[in-house]
Amino acid sequence: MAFSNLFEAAGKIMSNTNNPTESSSEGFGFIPHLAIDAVIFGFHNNQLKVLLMQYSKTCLHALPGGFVLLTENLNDAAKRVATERTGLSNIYLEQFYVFGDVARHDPTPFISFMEADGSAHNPGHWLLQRFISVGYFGLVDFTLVTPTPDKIFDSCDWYHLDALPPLIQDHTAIVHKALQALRAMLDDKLIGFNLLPRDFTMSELQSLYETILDKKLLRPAFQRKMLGLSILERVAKKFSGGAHKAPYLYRFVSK
Amino acid sequence: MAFSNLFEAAGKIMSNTNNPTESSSEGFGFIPHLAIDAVIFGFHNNQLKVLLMQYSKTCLHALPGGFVLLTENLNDAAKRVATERTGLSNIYLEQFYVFGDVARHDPTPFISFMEADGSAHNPGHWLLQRFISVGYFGLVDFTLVTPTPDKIFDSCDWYHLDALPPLIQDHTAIVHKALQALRAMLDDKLIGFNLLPRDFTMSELQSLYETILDKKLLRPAFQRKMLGLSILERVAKKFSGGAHKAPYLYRFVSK
DNA sequence: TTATTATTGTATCATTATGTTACAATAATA
DNA sequence: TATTATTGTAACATAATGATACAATAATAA
Repeated sequence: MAFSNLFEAAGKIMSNTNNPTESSSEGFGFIPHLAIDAVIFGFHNNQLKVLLMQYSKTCLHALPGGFVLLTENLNDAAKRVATERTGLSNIYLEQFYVFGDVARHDPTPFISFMEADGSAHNPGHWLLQRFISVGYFGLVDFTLVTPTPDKIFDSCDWYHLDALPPLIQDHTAIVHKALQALRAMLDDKLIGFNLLPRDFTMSELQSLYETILDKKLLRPAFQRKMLGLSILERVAKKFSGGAHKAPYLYRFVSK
Repeated sequence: MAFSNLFEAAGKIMSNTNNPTESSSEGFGFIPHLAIDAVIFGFHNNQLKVLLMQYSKTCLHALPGGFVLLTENLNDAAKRVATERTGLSNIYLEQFYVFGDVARHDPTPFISFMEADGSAHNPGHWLLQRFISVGYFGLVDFTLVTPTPDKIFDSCDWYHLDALPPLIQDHTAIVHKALQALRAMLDDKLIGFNLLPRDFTMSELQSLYETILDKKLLRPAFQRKMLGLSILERVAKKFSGGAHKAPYLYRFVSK
């Protein structure tokens, strides 16, 4: 159960190379110095949430992440990470930035893990080296996700974007940059629908947009705009809401 | 003058590690498997141009590129590459995509270089391994650039975007993705000015926009829009143009 | 059964932005 | 001094967006 053992085990599963050593990620089948960090967004109770991992012994929080196998497409590695943490395939994923400053290198969290785990930490361990990380954001239907822990982090859960715990390294900055990227694309690429269930009301959609853009929108203008794009199919009415007219349910259909 | 020697020399200059070997890029001080490709755009004669390298012995063309030193910021490495190829510092640079498919791996050009260079090519040479490449585009004032060759490629020159020679690996696709990214940002980020000299006429600016967006724009609307942004300072008149009213020169000023 | 309530869908008008045409101003040339 | 081509901008038309208003209608309560 020592940390290095976990990694060795993981390495043996994933690697086809011989001679794995603690100080070489290639020995574990990974491209060295290269990581993936995934900012998985969900929408629940009119709030944006992100999936975060935690290693309970140290209480440290981090983004879901992983490494790229020597013979794996970069985007496939991101897909793999996102799928493993959510239980979903076909996740909408987008590269948004590569974090490559030397200053982001901070091995102390991993040293803490290894010490908390009782294993003497090898200062040459590949996990402690500098990493350049490709940032992806993912948009998922909150209701379909099964948050699933890691080989490193033993818990995985949703956190409200406005109340994130302190995160390791530069992960807080990564989350904010992901949100910026999502905002910038929202109108151009019409990707917001990936955060909603298949059927949704217009006010749910508007509430999503307002939350992402962090500003109030005018209801009639929003509805007119959305319907004018002819990307929405009116499905049925949603009854039993409250003491008022029942809203229609809409479904996203590509033009 | 053999290829591997060039690299060994380069490696010795740039690396602080001991024990350099041909099969390890870390031996040369670089992060292995990670490259940078730079799409440097210029604007000349109402045409978009890109800087391309050539290794004359093989006639192969490629994008300017480079590798990331073990203790260098990723963005600094891109800056270094762009600066070395243009002679300019303070180049507007933007990450636009990471090219990480396994299928892009194609060592044949580098094998050709090594063979053309007369050195027996070592099949384990680090240059022949798979690379994940971070794509940057750069916007420069064509008139200020001094195209400068590489340690690998012995020529560097401008090529009209619509008449690119065949490029190695997936570099043609990288150029087109860069252009897409530039287009998408043009209105939001007002970065077009980086492609013009300090002072320019309105019709030069419009011509630039038309070339990048690949569509005609209406002159009065374009002028009204640009002036309305209040990012342009009217500097002077440009005389001796032709048999017509002299246009004003404008200069970009941040708001 | 009927009034009340809150929310929805959309019409309407106001305002702003953009598309389009037109024309006077003016450097260089003939 | 007339001609030419291009510039700067006015003027109008059209489209997009901002803002207000109101009828329609599910659920609840009287």
